[in-house]
Amino acid sequence: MNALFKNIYQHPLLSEEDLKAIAAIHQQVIFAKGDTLLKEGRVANEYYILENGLIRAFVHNYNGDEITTDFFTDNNLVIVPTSLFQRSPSQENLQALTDCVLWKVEFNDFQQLFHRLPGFIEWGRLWFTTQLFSVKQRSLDMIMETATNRYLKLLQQKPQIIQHAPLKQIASYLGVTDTSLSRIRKDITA
Amino acid sequence: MNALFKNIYQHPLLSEEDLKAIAAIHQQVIFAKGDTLLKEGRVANEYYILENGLIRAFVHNYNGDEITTDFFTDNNLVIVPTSLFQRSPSQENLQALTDCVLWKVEFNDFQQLFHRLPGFIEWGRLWFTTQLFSVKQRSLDMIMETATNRYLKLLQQKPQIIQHAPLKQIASYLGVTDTSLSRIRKDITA
DNA sequence: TGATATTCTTGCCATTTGGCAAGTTGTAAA
DNA sequence: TTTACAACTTGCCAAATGGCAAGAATATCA
Repeated sequence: MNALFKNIYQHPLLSEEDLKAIAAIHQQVIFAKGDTLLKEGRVANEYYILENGLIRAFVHNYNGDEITTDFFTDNNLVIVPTSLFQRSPSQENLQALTDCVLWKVEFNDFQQLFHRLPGFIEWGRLWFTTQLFSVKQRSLDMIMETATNRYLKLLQQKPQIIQHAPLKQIASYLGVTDTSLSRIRKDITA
Repeated sequence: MNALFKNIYQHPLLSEEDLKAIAAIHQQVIFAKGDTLLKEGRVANEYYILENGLIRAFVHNYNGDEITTDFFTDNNLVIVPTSLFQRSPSQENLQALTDCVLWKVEFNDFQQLFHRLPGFIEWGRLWFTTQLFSVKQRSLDMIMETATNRYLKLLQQKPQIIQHAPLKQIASYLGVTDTSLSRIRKDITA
């Protein structure tokens, strides 16, 4: 458990003692495959650290179809920042694709500790910076990479997805139809 | 000038006094059309508030072609967060598309004040939250919207772009070729 | 195990977008 | 004003992707 937190909350300004205080606001929770962690329309009041499992975020488009916006794997921070920090209804849903072991952090507990530890603040800013970068990279990939390359990249980064996420969910994440992704897979194997 | 800062640094926890202190770390700078504010490979040591003008961010792809990643207009915060906060070389370039009036903030000045004012910290987190949301929205638009709709949306949000950014730059931002965007424009007018 | 629903693949064809090249328009400097 | 260069448009055809529907494979649950 300590290794998990040390891995996530890495920052030069965070001491051992700080880490202990941070670890103390985490509480283990279990979700079963198919469970919903956050439903659109509700205000998120917590974030999670995913110790083990696979989770996806999705929204609905005009037709009511689901569009997968993110996949979370081991050691990822599972969060809907807009809802948690603006205290506003979430547009995104969080759903467990496998049984999951997570560590939950309540907003109030986080908020208090956050403002007490300058290192925590710095860590948070770096976390946002990293997030921003990777989301921008995703936009860039949509522009610069072919659908096939986007798929290969995703495989490399999160291979677990293949085993647990149905093709349709992966396809919507990559911005192609399930039909196209099926053909892409065929071409790759050939 | 005060109105500009009040508009940008809006947060319930920021008092008049706080705002004065924040305003004090800003210094006016002028850039001429075509000037480079930040060149790829360099470490950003400042961010800007754009009082007046148009700026774009771009990267280079494998072929050396420019891909526009962002447009900044009046009242926008012009920043490359990864470079500024991770103190790492920027992959992005910042270029003035028109003459620009900006207010520069040096990293060190920002950093000191940031940690002194809890309201500033909260403001910063909300700023990141908003950014994350809009960048995610951009990815979603790449998936859910047609090229034509993406163009119409951009027009609505930043109409200044049309007058000052050449078609090729807008096209790469939208993820289409300049040929296609030219046809899209034609279809819209018809 | 058997029945049912979901997931995945594939063929056919339509639509969208790209690539290239020629020509036109617009702009800026000599 | 002339020249040169960049910006934009357009025609022709190729490539990528989508839409639909049928069928095969797989998962799920009583």
